[in-house]
Amino acid sequence: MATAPRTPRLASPSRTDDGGERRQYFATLTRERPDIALCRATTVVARAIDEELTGARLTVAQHLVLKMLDAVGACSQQELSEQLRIDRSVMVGCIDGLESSGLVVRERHPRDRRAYAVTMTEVGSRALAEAEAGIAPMMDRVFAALTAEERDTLIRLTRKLLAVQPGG
Amino acid sequence: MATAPRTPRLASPSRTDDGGERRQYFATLTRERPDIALCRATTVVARAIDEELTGARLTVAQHLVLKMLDAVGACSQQELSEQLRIDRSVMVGCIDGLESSGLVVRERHPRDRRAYAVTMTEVGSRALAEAEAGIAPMMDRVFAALTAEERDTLIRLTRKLLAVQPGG
DNA sequence: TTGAGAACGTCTACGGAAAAACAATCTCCT
DNA sequence: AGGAGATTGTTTTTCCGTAGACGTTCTCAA
Repeated sequence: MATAPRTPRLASPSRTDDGGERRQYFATLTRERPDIALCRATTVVARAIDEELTGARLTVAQHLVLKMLDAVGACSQQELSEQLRIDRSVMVGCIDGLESSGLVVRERHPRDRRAYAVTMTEVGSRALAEAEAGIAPMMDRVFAALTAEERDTLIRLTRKLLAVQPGG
Repeated sequence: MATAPRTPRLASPSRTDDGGERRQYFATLTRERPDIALCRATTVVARAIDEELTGARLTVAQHLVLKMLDAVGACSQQELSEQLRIDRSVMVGCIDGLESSGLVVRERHPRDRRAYAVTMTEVGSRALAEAEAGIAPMMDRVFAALTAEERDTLIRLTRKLLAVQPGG
């Protein structure tokens, strides 16, 4: 799959000599374009996490929902959407899955009949504890290229980028 | 659009007191989950760039293609795909757009009739120069939350994450 | 009390990226 | 020379996230 190409592909028919830059241009690009580096790094991380999650019963979004419910108590879907940065329309299916698995229930809010009070069940609480136990090792694998200090730095910088948004 | 909510939404019907954590949970989350922080930061950056590019004649991908052609000379679509981390099937439409605008031409490779030799035209060269002039100011605006040094650090860390991939 | 406007949850439509399938062509091995 | 397998570009399909519209319900003001 990741085999190195056996032969040089294209002998620069229209410009100067090749010089090896051709097959390492990505390095040049990411050196001067932080946006591209950030975007591509996210793709790599997301792909690695998806791979780690093959066969898992919880998606990343569902895990985050349980995590937030555990931290702050029952929430409306709106609150979950805002804090987890997941669109409302996506949150619907996310909660659907959790509810059909019995990990949460949609109770009606006593004072606002528009909103639900998404509440974690005992089953959900146990599922969260189980999933949570696997997170730290997974992060260690996914971010293995970074030292603990570098990981903290990355968190600090990304949070700084996020702080420009309201509620960041 | 980004108006602050006027009233507390849900008075924690099933757990302990609220305590303000409810409306700032995102900060807590990103503090311990580098993957989420990275992913959400990318979304913010991508959105900011999309906003900057309203009315632009070049997409980000098309700009990168021109940039690479300028740096290394004529390329096959495969080479562009690999180095820019853009899927082959996406590259097709990307080059289609550039070609219909006259910025590149698809010449046949002399020794491999499967591949094209995507070549930048004079018009493309001028379009690249024009677009390139706007990049630095745009990056300054998009990454305004970071100092130049922090930006370099971010690049270094993301490149380290990317280095685990072949060809990174 | 009544009406205008906003918020919540839901559904649908659109667009962009990844995966799979395909024809044409190339490479390598015998 | 010939045939199996890989590679290039393309099309098609699928999936995910976003945006928009909608009904219900709430809030606020008259």
